[in-house]
Amino acid sequence: MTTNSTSAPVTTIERLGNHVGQTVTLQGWVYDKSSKGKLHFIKLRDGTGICQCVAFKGDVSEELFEKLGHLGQESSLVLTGTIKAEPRAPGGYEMSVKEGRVVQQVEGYPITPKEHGPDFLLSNRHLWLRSKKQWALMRIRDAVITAIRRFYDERGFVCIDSPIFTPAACEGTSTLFEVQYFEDKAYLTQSGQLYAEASAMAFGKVYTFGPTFRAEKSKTRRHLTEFWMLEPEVAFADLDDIMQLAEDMLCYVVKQVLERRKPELLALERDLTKLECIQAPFPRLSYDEAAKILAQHPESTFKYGDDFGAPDETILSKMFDRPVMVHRYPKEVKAFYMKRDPADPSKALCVDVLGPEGVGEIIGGSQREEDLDALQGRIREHGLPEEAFAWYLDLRRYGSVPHAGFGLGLERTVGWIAGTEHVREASPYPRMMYRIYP
RNA sequence: UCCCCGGUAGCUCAAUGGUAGAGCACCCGGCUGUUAACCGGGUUGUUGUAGGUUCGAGCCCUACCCGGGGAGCCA
Repeated sequence: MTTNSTSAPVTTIERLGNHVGQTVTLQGWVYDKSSKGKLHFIKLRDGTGICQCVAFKGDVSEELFEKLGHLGQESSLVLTGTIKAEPRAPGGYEMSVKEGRVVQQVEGYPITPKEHGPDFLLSNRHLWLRSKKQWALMRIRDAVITAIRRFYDERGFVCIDSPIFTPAACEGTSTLFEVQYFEDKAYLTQSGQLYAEASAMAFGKVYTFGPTFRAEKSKTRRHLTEFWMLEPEVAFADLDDIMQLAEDMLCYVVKQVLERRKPELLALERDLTKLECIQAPFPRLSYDEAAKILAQHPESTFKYGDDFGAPDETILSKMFDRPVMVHRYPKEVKAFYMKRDPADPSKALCVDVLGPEGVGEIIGGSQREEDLDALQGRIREHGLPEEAFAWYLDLRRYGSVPHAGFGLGLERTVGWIAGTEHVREASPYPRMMYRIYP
């Protein structure tokens, strides 16, 4: 067993640029290895990046050289050596190994550098996360989350999270997951919005950001049964205000990701020009304007008055190089809490933001009905249990004000920015209709 | 819930109704600059499950199981 006799400082691969010419220690896992006679090339992965470590026979002990030659993928090890700039090495830096210690030698790691199918990879999600592209994706997801929180913090919003256990349906439409709550039934939340409205009346500008659940049997690349949703809610705001907010936020988030995660985007072979053009102003279409476009489109089966289907959204989003905001849908296809447009009471004051490149809806929002009588009537029309909404109606009894907000689907947004085909890859441990392992 | 596609070695896939195959992975040997290395040798099977048709089924038929894509619904 080789031990570190030197006291070389431990560092990480992302900081190697500060250590050129120095002897340092890296701790990580074998990402890939190839040997050529009297030298081993070990691509070491430490969570912050990948560094090629070269061990020449003669530079290290016989025992270590032999051990390094038998390392399987994902063997864990600690290596000490000198760092040099090396154009032949991926990443630009390379370690000349002097000493090392194998923490665990591994055989038979399931995910090889070759091709694998989605079923196999999803069953091995706990290991798949170590792969380069999944690693890049999760780092982009992290940057999106951080950017969102920064954005709202800078604008004076307060994060007030909504509960995950709820006593009843929020909107009365989606199928919910039912859980046993002591002696009673409860449901996993499908949206934190109603609570965000209450929070907004207490704090002015708020957002809630957490997991939401839909028990719908959706099997498409846009659907998860568990996904994270960001929901800002603003007192004294109208539809135009939150459309502006959504536009500002998306521009900010994309800019931050471009600044902080460019290597990760490139690792995913993302076309950066598609992100660089995400600039205000975004195109805005009324439902009526969008309906006219679809009526003239040969591939659309859209009928006026219907909600847009997924193919219709794709047609609309492909017309623009940035997100398109479609507003003022017919009230019949939208939720009970949305305020009517005073200029046309058949329409709701709402907006859907459709991501570009055919990714579909990433944001849905609205101005909320603040009038007590109107809202009560709406709850009855929809056949919702009034008792369950008593607290929600209180918000219209005690200092009701115009207010508005929206919900953003995190995984769809990450998938769009990262350019992935499926939302499931934008979630670290995706939950889908037929998949709850690992 | 509905429509379409698929299930063969650890992985990715091939195999007119007629002996179950390849590449990769893995193991052994060789090589001082590999980037999915290369060269030589070797190991790898309840063809998703259960029936049926047939002299003979991985292939045809029925049912079921598992997964993928899409519709609806939504973010």
